[in-house]
Amino acid sequence: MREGVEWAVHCCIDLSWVSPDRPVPAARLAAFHDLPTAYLNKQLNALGRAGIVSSRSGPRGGFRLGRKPQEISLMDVVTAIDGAAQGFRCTGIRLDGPAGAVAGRAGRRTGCAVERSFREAELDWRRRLAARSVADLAEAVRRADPAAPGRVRRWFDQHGPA
Amino acid sequence: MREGVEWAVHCCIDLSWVSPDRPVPAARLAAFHDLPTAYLNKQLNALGRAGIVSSRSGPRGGFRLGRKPQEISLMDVVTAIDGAAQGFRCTGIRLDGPAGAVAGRAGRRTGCAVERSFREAELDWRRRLAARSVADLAEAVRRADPAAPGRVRRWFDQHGPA
DNA sequence: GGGGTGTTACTCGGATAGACGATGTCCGAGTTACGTGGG
DNA sequence: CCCACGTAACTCGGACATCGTCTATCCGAGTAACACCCC
Repeated sequence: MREGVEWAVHCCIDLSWVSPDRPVPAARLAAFHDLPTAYLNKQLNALGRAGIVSSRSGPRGGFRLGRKPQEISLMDVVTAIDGAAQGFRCTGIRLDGPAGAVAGRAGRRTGCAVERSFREAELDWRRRLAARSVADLAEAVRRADPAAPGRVRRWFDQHGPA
Repeated sequence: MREGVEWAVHCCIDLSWVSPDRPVPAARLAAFHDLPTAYLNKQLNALGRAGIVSSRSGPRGGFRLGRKPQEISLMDVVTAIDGAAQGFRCTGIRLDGPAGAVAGRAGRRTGCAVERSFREAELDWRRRLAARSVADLAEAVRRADPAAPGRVRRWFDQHGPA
């Protein structure tokens, strides 16, 4: 799992708290979390390609959420950053070498049992991530500290472009 | 997910079908699946450290299962090969830079909501893998092709050490 | 005063280096079986 | 014939290169706002 996923999720939560008619530049988000600006920009790019955020160039430009926070799942973010590839890659060694010859015709026809089990597990993981939205996480943070959203929003307003 | 996991699981299934009083050298297992011998040996080493297989040096040496197939879960194998580290690493950016100052004392005390969600998802994944044993997979293969176990066993008997 | 235009500063976006971990390979330590010699 | 010993081959186990991917950085294309000038 790439580290950028954590960054992206936190940025989405932040963006859900600032006024939507005020795009936030990558540099501001990076400064807020003390991250390398250019690299965070790259991650936000990926979010943009997935439609999770929308970007705008030039002065007064930056990023804002591309759709409502409750419509952005953690799975969406992971897919945008890490790609859609599965964690478990079946390279088919089951049928390589003599093993292929030893496996019967019936065995060759059916899928790989190992791959199936790992797919199931990964599906569980995906389902759970798909069930959690950015809005859910933002709500959890707000519950722990009701004033947090306001403070975050104020920080971005004060430290925005001059 | 490292590729060696796939190799390790298939080797465990193979080993569950050969006679336990006949250790199988890494070279034989590698030849069966057309894999690089030395590298597979490395993976089997890791399985050995985890107690999943037991190894023996010298002539007539090799690997055999360290315990019954129904007592080896896929999670055990993954942990042995990939390590116990989590896929999602929380680096704590939530509290780095100005974000730490903006977060209230209450926010600092509670754990990271993002990390919690990813942990939950990963726990689902782990649970599913822990519920599948090598015996389950071997049984699935046998059901698709009842003669497969016998053929595999015969191959290793015939192509064993002279 | 209003409108058009050139300039300027700002931001994203993708192309370009560097670092870390996984992949793949090699050789030495240890162990077992076998052959040999002696009792 | 039985036993002890030396020898030799075989296998694991960990140390050593190589490769790919993630991490990090930089610079150019595009854009919107601003200032200025002309009407």
